[in-house]
Amino acid sequence: MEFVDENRQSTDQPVMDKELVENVRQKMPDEELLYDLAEFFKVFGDSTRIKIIWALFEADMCVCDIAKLLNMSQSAISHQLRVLKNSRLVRYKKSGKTVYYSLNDDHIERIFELGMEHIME
Amino acid sequence: MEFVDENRQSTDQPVMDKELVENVRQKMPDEELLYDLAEFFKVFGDSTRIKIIWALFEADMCVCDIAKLLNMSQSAISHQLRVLKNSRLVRYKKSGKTVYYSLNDDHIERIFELGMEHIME
DNA sequence: TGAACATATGAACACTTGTTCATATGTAAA
DNA sequence: TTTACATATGAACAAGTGTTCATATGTTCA
Repeated sequence: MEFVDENRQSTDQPVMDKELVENVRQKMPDEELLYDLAEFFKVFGDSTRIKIIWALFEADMCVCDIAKLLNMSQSAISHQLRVLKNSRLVRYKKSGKTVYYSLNDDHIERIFELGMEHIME
Repeated sequence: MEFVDENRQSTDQPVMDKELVENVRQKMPDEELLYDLAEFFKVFGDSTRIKIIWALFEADMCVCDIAKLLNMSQSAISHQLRVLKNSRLVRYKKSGKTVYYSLNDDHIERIFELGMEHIME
């Protein structure tokens, strides 16, 4: 039909509603912002990190106790704590040889609640 | 990934505060639930899927228009829409040859807002 | 000082993931 | 039917990820 042909782009990609595409394009946030958002959620996309965060909901904990709690190696926990630290989700406080980690973000708990709601329904 | 040594002796791990570990352990949700939560957030951990979802905030769209909007192949978009569909985050409606996708979850927008707040601060 | 301990870190490896490519499926018009 | 089109899907591949292992760093105490 002519209608469809008129809405064809010069590229090889077909388009149903060119005007809609342009409207939505203008409302999209910057590429970089959306990338950062994905990077942020990526941190929650691993069950070990989820477990660490949940543990820290309950109490500040040192590395070895988290490792004991989750029955994982100290090294694995330390690596993951670094990821959480780099995302500014946890902070740490040194006390002698021990390093205590705690949550450093007010949004996590609500985000987890919403995620749980989705899973449950 | 996730090749955990099941035979690891839990007693060979040092512990700072055994009582705390046990207390936290009892408050932890089921392993499966935490795994599902990680799987849920994993869906948000890719910028293509983030972009698709953000586009669907603005309007229901067909596959080819999303592909055009994001300047990606139809196949790549279709693959990612399947991931979103499997997570019950989007639904679709067929109209002739065209398939229109729309958001199917009330939590996403709030989750994105909270994520944005974290990034901005 | 040196031993013991708690944590951090780099490399290696197996597993995972997102895209492309080719093709299949399904729909509507000619 | 045949053709064109919109979408879905499987295989393959490169890039990414989480854990282990070995070791380094840093702290406390004898």
